[in-house]
Formats: sequence, C-alpha cells, structure tokens
Amino acid sequence: MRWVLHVDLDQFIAAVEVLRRPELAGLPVIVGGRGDPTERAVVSTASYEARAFGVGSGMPLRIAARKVPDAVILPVDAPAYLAASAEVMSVLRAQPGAVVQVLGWDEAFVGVDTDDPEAYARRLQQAVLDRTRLHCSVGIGDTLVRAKIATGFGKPQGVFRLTAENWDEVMGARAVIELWGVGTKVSKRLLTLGIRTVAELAVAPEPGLTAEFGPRMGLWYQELGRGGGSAVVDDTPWVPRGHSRETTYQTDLADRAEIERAALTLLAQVLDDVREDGRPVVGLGLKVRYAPFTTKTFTKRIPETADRDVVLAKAKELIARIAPDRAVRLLGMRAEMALPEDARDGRTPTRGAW
DNA sequence: TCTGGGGTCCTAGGACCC
DNA sequence: TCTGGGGTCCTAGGACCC
Repeated sequence: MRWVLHVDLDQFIAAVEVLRRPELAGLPVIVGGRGDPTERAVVSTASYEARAFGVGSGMPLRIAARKVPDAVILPVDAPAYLAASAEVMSVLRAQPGAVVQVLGWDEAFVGVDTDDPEAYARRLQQAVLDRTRLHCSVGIGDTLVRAKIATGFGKPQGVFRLTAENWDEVMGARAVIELWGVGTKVSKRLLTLGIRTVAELAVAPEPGLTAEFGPRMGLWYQELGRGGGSAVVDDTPWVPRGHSRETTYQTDLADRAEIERAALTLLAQVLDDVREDGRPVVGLGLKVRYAPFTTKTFTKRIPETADRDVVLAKAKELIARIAPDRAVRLLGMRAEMALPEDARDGRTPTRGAW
C-alpha cells in the first residue's frame, strides 16, 4: 500500500548548534537574530530545555532571555543549517523507493509503497541518525494533511499513524486551529459560523463556508476538517516565484534620503538573488512597516523585457510612496520572476491543493 | 511584552477591452 | 438615458507556514 510519511527534525536548529558545541548538550539553548537579546529579533528555535521555560519560536528574543536568564543565546547561522538540511534530505532520497518532497529546512514528505510503514519509518529515523547524528519524528498518513499532523503526536523521536480510520477519534474534538493551514484569523472567523472543532468543520454546510471564505478556500477548509486532500508526494523540483529581502532597523529610520538609500540597498541584494536564477523580473514589491506596527505593501508589474534601469526607475516610484512623515521600522524589497516555460504546476501543496 | 526574515497562495475590486 | 456580459490584467490586502 502507498503511504505518506512526514519527516520532521527535532529542534533542528538547536540540535545542529549542539552538534558542533557538544558542551551545550542538556542546556537551554536559544537561537535567534544575531544572538544579542538586547536587539530587535525573535527566536528561531529553542532547545527542549529552553522550551520548558515557555520559550518558543517567534517569541521576541528579549522576552525569551528574560524567561530563561541562564540560556545560551546564539546567532542564526543559516549556511550551517542549510548544509545539515541537505545532508538529511540526501539520506531520505537514498531510502528504497522513497519519493521526497522537501517542505523546509527541517521537514519533508516521503512517499513510499510498503506493508509496514512503522518499520519503514524506524529505519528512516535510524538512517538519518547514523548519517547526521540528528533525531527526527515521523508522521504516517494516508494523505499529506494527515501525515503532517501526525508528526506532532510523535515528537520527539517517535512515530505516529493518522489515517481515515482514527482521524475522528484523534482530531475530532480538537480546536480547528490545530489543523495545518488554519491560523488565528481563520479559526476566529469559523467560530462566528459556530464552528469550533475539527469534527464540526468536517460536516459544516458548504454554503456558509464558501460565503465566508470564497469558493476555493471554503471547500478546502471543509476538506481539511476531514483530513482529506492530496495523497500524492510530488518530487517535482521547486521553482521559486521570487526573492525578497527585508530588514528591521534597530532604530527607526526617519530621514527620507536614508530611507531611499536603505530601500535601494535591499533592491540591489534582491536583484543579485534574482540574477542567480537567470530569469527576468516581472514584478516588484516594497513592504514598509511604520512605527509602531502598521505594515503596507506597494507592488508593481514590470515588463519582462525591462532592463536594470527600468527596474530601478519602477522601484523609485514605489519608494516615493512611503509616507513622508512617518518613521520606518522595517523595509522589505521583493522581486517576482517570470516562470520558465517548462515549469509544471508542481507547487508545494501547503494549502489549496487537492 | 513586543513582535524576524524568507516564502506561497487566495480574494476582491477597479481599469480596460471587446 | 441608461448602461450587458465576459474576460484579463493590475494592485492591494490578507492569511498562513517554517
């Protein structure tokens, strides 16, 4: 029988750091920003020892440091994690019969034909451990959604199976926010429709859902409540849609010239990233966060034939739209690229795919 | 208590064309 | 004087994930 496995490294970033600094084993380790808790930054990953103090991903580093005064706080070292990730993925691809769809640095779907998915999962965990000294958890499912959600019940270092058979029993009574793809906003909107649990979502009337969320998302949320959706792991190489760079300034920018300079610096980085892909720019986006916390995005189409000067001119039009009288806390530049002719629509099915 | 940086996808509304 | 129906493109905004 065909199975979907979801492999997720345990406390990945913290684990990679501990591997190269063995003396940190067993200590509360927090990785985030430049490793300076006095700066504006957030936690990327905390070790289980730090999580015991209530520290988690996305938390402001300053708060995390206050919660765990003895924590070892380290800067983010993306290249190191990327290298470790590549090693893990190559182990997954080397498993017999495995079709691998990468979801992020530390997780992937593995599609496989087997009569004993638990045994396969255990062998896979052992192979990853032997080759990388990293532990992972594995979710087993009959759809991508069920496999992904199953992993959470297997953590750490475990295996958990979630299929049509035990879906209702395991998930039915849980809040909809526990579903992959439902966040705080959607779960609140569902509550206004009287839908609180996964089981309620599964049988919610379609007209209400589509009226609230549109024809596509409305039906998708109901499908999500049933744990349904695609069961096909797709290893089509990923084609990036664009590149972006953003920076949060330690002190807000107020001066016009300074803002323009900063935005153009980001643009130059983005265009360098784009050049590596060798595809023309077809869109630009400028994101700005005014102090204290209002975000605005300006976008613009660019003709595929545009040269660098035209792109620059369009970018300056966007920059000119930044409010002149407000302090800027964050700037982001994004460039979208033309999709290659032969790019299949093999998108990562994080949502909306079924 | 104060909110990073890198992504993807969906929806809505207006402009414009036939 | 009142104003269809369908389509595409562009822009903005929203939501979510790791």
